[in-house]
Amino acid sequence: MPETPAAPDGKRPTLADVAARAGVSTALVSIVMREAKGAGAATRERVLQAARDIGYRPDARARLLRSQRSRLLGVQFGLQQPFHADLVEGIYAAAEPAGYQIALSAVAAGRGEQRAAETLLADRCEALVLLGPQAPAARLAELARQLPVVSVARRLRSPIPGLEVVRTADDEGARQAVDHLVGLGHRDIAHVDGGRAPGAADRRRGYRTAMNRHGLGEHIRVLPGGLTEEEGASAARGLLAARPRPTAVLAFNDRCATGVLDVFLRSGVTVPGDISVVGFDDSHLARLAHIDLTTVGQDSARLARLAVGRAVARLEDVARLEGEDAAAWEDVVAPRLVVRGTTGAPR
Amino acid sequence: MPETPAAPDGKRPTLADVAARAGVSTALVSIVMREAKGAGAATRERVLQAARDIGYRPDARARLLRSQRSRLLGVQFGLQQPFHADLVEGIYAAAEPAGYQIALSAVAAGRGEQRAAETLLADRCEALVLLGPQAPAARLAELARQLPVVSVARRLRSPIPGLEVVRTADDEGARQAVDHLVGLGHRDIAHVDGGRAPGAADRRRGYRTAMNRHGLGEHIRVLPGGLTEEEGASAARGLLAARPRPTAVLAFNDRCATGVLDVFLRSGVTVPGDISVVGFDDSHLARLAHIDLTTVGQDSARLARLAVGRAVARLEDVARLEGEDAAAWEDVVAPRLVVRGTTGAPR
DNA sequence: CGAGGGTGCTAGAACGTTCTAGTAGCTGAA
DNA sequence: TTCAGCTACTAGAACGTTCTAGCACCCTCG
Repeated sequence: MPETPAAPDGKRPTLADVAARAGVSTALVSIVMREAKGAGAATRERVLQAARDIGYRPDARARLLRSQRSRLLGVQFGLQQPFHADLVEGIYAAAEPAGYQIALSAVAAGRGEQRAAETLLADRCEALVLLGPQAPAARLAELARQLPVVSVARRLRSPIPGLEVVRTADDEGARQAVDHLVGLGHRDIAHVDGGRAPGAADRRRGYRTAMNRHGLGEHIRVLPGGLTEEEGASAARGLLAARPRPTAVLAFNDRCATGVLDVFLRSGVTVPGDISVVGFDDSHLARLAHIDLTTVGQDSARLARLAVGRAVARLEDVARLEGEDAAAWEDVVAPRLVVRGTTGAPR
Repeated sequence: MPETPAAPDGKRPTLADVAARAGVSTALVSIVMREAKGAGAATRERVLQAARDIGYRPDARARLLRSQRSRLLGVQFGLQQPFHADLVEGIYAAAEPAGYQIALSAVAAGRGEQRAAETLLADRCEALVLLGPQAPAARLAELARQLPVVSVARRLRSPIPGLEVVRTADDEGARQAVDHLVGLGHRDIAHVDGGRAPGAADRRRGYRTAMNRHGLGEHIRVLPGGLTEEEGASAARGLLAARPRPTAVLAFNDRCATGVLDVFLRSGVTVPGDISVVGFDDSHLARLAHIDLTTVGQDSARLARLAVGRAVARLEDVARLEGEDAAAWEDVVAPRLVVRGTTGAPR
């Protein structure tokens, strides 16, 4: 039977309540709760017991209010984006050992990025980690003027003071995919792109460059796509109608590739027999046995770790404020191709 | 060019800074910022201008600390569950007009429900909304003793004081699906279930009851499934091997149904020609043109609205603390069948 | 025996708000 | 004139923590 929370007057118990029960000062209770040094072993135990007895729980807001440092990292993410979920998971894991807490703020239908960032600022976060932000660079610059900001998976043309970037080498990923396909014997390789989505431009460029390098410039074919299954499917329908049909397709991401696959299957086009398909992200989707998608993997755990690392470094290491190494404003993580069952030699 | 945030000493501006600049007291600035009455029009404008000038932004923590009411709703959700994303979206939308803020806490790989709930409590939420909680009833009861708790999409065998439930009538949903299929002429209808997932037991029961009611008891066939594509796929492989093959399948949810569909397509079994498939949830997935899944829709917006409504009612309406209508501890929302392209008459 | 340096603890002032109880000035009625 | 009742405003005390001093004690060393 769990003990009754037992605040005498129905209010939530405070430091003072614990102090009174243990017969010590509030300051000492604070010391014990923070696991700071400066309390004797016996007293420490007595205080902890008292806290347990009355069901005391430190008030995070009051704590943050008082301490100069809030040790709070604000994370803005897209509620409907599975890849962001992976990143957030990694961020939780990375922030904890560094002694930071996470405040989440979602970007959703009726809730834009502006709004999401506002609430994080109001919550007194020390730094912001933005996942795939779509806001204009000027807006990011404005934020970066107020506190350290790390942008994940969104590339920026030029450095912005106070803003750092962590991203995957998207062009390199596209290159790996093309190399793989060419290695299998493919020549007519199409790309279903991601439009204006973060990373799309780089992947497009990487595809083009790689094709040219293999002397396949005349086979370059970019179809407008997007980040959802729907958009992949509609692009795939276009591909089926095209003559000659490509023998391989590189899709913008895994969801897009799934849409492509689905249309192919329904039309009796076998994969990889008739056409090979490559995705991007290595999300859970791709790993499912029945999809078994060859894809370019983004290392979400690594991206998360780097993002948190950068934010923390900016906060802790005051020295950097002066040295500010201009070259080190972005981390570019290498992608790695994961070969599964949707690619093979052309017939 | 946006104005410089311009805190003279590099710290974030406070009420006092605004007050000094506008030549009034901090209390008056507070009044203006809260849009409370008690300030003249001219002064109000002057204060607002001063606030804009120095880039003042109210400190949410300090505000919550002082005011007795925090007007903060804690929401615990599964980071990897798309349906929860829909619910959170609805919750944001419902909380705003009621004048409540949302604090998110994710359940993820290294972060259990216990942990997620702890941080919400520490953040001083006034009430908790738990999305599909898996914690044992005893744990929920313990939470409910401390503050109002609403459980969404998790049914409870018996009422727990302080805990309310908002859920879909899962059994009714399964019934609708079976009725639809029987109406089309199907008799041999299998069910790929969700194991111990929230709602799975009810859907199983609804399926069994409906089959019996149609005199199809001998055709009842429940295959162990789960909430992911993977599990749906593996159940589907089992179905293909079975003799006689069923002419229709009701899957636990849309993801599961997608897995079933995929295996069928790969094996040359046409849908709905050879076999009809029905999902559950009406998630984004089901609506995609190329999947076009007949499914039992859960009204996430409505569930969200009800959950927030209950939480708010508990907080605002003190009278209820006494009247406590025992009959009204749960809201059951009717599902509605959405007929799309994966169901048809059996051959 | 006194100086120096730990420990273990406490009083009281922050932190940035909101809230309570005012005060001052004006208007209008008795 | 006086007083009641408004409106516009302010001083100062909360809120629940952490932080800065500093006190009292016990060692150890010269």
